[in-house]
Amino acid sequence: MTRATIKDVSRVAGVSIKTVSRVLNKERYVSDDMRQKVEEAVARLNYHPSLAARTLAGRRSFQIGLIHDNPSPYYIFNMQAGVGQRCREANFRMIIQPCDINSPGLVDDIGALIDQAQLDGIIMTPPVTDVGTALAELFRRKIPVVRVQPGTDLTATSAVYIDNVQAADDMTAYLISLGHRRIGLVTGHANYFASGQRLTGYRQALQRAGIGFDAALVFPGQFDFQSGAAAAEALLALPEPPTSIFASSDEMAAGVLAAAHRMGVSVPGQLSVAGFDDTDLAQVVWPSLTTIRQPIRDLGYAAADLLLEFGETIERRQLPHELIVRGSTAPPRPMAPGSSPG
Amino acid sequence: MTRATIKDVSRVAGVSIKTVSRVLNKERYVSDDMRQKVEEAVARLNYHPSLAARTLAGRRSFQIGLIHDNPSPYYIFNMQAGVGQRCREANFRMIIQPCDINSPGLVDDIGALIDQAQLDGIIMTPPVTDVGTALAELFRRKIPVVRVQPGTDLTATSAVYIDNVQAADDMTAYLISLGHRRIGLVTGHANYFASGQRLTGYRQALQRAGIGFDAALVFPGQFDFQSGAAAAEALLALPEPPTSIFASSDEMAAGVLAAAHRMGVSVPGQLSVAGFDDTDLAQVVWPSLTTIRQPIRDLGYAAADLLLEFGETIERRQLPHELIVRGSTAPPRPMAPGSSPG
DNA sequence: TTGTAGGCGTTATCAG
DNA sequence: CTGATAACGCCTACAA
Repeated sequence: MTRATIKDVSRVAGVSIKTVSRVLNKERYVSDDMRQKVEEAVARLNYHPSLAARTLAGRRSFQIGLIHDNPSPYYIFNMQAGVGQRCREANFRMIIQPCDINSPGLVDDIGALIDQAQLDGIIMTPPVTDVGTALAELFRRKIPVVRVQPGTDLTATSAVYIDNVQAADDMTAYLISLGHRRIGLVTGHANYFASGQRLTGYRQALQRAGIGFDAALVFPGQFDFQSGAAAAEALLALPEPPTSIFASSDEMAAGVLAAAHRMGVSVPGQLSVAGFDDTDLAQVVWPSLTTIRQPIRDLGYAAADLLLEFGETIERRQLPHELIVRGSTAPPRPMAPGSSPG
Repeated sequence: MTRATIKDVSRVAGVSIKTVSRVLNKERYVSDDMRQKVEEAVARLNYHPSLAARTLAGRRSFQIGLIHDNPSPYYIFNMQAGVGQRCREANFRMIIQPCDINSPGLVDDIGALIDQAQLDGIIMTPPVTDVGTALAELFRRKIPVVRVQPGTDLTATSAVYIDNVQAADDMTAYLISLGHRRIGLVTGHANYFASGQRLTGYRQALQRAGIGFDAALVFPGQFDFQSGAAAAEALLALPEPPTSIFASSDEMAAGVLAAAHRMGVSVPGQLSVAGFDDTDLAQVVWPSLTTIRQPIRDLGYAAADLLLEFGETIERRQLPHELIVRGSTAPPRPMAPGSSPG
């Protein structure tokens, strides 16, 4: 019992191979009569066309690649879920390719992937999106590319993104509206342009509110729990500690919470903590964390849509973000600007 | 500038196509002289063989499938990382196929995947591992299968697993050694055999310690945060609440922690909480949670090894688990059996 | 140890 | 609208 081929189908249906192919590929110029015969035969034989043969003979492979160098399981999972869903609907296959942006073999790896699998398109997530040599390789091969949240060469490829500057501005403005004047910021990993964008939004909101920027309140993080905790320890040990800390990711926000707890600082009584949800993590484990919700899965949908519908055409799509206030929204007790919490 | 083919390589190297093929496939009977010429040509042309052509002409596709219906990002991420790593080393491609075990199309979807991509093998994770109809389809196609933590038909396919019974026993015994006599258990989702196995281990340890089993202390969960919190609320509201709660997953343990906190029960002063780490989540966000560490990534390595090295041969491999006590290990203050915490 | 012929299952081209 | 036939790039058999 070997697999059914297009030949078997044509025999059973009593038509030529080419006609079967036409039906399969939804080409025009097929009579309903023929179409029906073919469809019956396909169903009866439980026939599935060989992707390998299709790829070899045709111009398309029905496969796209998702290239990432991102250590966050939640990010990757949601990205895959979004892109994968669209691929399934379009009868495409998604090939996952993790990579290492510091590896000297990066460009070769990407080239090999495209060559071997004859990919029809590529989706990239930060920070690979901003590696010039990798981008150059893709351009050389003239393969359609959609980048998620690219930081550089914004007009070079199709892209999907949210407005990080505005999102960080929103959160900062919200904290200011609660009465905060000294707001700490834990920035993200330097590899990610989003980190700088969020810093910009933070400064922007401060300036609009007439609050001076204090570099001492900005602490570098790496997007992970540890660095969030370290940042909070440093910030809370300042002579004039912040009354609120805005972490550029939720894992760091969790670190801030843990450190505050360890140091006996009550949240939100003495300290308000805010995060930036790349990951849906807050929904799962910190249901009370106020956060910017960035719809990673939606970014995946949008990226796949751009790739599958528009192909070579360069297209751009911005998605909305949401400021989500979860759990207690009670502001910390009001305090005079510059005073430290009790 | 079109892609290089094997023909181009043979021309540049000045040898026959077949000789190139031999070198590429590491066959014997090639002189070093030829080999070197070919390798040079390959490098110079930056040649990568077409997977489609290889698959079509040969017997193998160099692709394996990873089939899962599992909502845990951390589990999936680590599984993919493990399997993906091995695939890369062996020059195989990994195709991810999420599925829905309740979908009527499940069997057809799996069949279509195997047919279309001509997969060389399949790795499955729970709970798809235990869907009889899906397994039957795989057997019918005689495709090599490795299952991770299968609950049924244990000898039907290759498999990798940890001893869930022993792991739960270890944790329960540890809690008993701290002085606990009333230990709550939050079980896992009924779809997963591991849930039942962990219950068995729990009962086993109780019995060995001469502690009677109290069904009121066992509460059903779904492996997620919400059900962990709900379980803790119910357990802590008992007339004689437990002094310790063992949750069958770390997400549920987090829920337990959150509920305890909300109810004003101090941890670990009045309540010890333990988890079961399917997900590495504890490492990231609850560095102080005591947990059973289950090496998901290692399970991925082992599963891929079995598939790639042994193929059709049925092979079984058990991996060790670890009881990890993180953060404060101070036992809750000792109390008479049956007494409730202050 | 090396080379030649044929075919894998599909799509593209070009006649009917 | 439908049908022959030649690719597609590689591997398997067989021959030298």
